[in-house]
Amino acid sequence: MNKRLDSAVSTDLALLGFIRGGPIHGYEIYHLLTNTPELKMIWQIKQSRLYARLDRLESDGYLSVTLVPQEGRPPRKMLTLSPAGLEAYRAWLATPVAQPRDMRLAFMLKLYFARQDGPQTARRLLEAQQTRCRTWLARQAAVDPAGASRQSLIDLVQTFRNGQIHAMMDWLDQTLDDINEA
Amino acid sequence: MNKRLDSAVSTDLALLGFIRGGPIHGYEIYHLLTNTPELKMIWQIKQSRLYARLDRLESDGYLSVTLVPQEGRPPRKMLTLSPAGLEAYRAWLATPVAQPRDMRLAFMLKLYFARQDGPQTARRLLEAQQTRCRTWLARQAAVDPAGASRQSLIDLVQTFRNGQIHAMMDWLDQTLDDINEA
DNA sequence: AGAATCATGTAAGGGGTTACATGATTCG
DNA sequence: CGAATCATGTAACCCCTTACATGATTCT
Repeated sequence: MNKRLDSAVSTDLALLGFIRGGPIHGYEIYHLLTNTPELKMIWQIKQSRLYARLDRLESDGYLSVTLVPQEGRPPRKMLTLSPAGLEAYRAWLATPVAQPRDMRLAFMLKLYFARQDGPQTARRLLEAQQTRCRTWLARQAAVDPAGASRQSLIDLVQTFRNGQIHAMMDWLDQTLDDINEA
Repeated sequence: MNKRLDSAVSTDLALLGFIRGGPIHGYEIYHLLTNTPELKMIWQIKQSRLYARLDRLESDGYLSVTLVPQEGRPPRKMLTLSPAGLEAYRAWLATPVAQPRDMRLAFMLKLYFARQDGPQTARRLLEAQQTRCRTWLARQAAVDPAGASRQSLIDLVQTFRNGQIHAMMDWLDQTLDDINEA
């Protein structure tokens, strides 16, 4: 009867990506998020929320904390991935987003880390998302077997959604091509 | 220091559209939302949230309430638009959505009511949204003056967003054409 | 006889934002 | 000398979801 949402469904697990490379503290993650242009354009997270999410990831067992005292400052809480955290991060990175609306934020975060990992990881993510896009289209088609009676709002909405998904697929294709050519 | 969000920024004002045609009670609105296929596919609102939103619209002065007793049932709270409510509804319907992400839900709700009002209203809404789409593209271009250095994630994200907006504009064009032909 | 409908909600809890706190240090 | 940086958060508030309440009536 635990109503807490699984961390896996939100963008929380993206934070594990910052910790993956070794111990780091919350403020440094915040600094990265607000000073790296590509991250800033994708995700604007509030400082208070960042710390809350990191607390959650710790209580979920995804990371461990070591306090490092400092002179005249609060001690740094150095964060390290636990084995479960590393596994959760890898699974998150390999999993395409489930809904079209998650492409704007969650998928771009995945791509940010996948590109850091190398072209092979990025390629796998993009291909997995292509497959997911095809299931979205299939689901749409199942709702709209007749088609082209453009009088009803149902058809308009479906045509809109189809167009959005097709634009996503075109972009995925092109991004994959760019990776393969480089 | 009131932190309450203005009703105008969310989908709340769409509810005024159901009340616009004369007195109606909350349950009947809920019934419409869950039994009209095009509405159901656009907006799934929880019953408890619907009642809370209607309370809010009342306290904001957008509608007035008359209790109508019944035998063996809770009395119906018949809702009627106040002059301010009618004005807010008209302004909401005439205003395009401000963000691309609002096209999926908020814009489709506007279109639902605009179409009920007649082709002229629908046409005006679609054209206003076209204009707004052009400002989105202009904003994108301002961030990306050079372009086509497809190495950076910034460029990838911008290309993605551009593609989404262009797909929206194609759909707006086609939907307008369909209205003008009919 | 049991389930769904009618018509209103309430209670508990999750999660987010905004604003502020702290106290030394470094930048302009 | 004032402002920003460093590094942690807390408090208050808002919104949304999930689950449940009520009590008669109508459908299967």
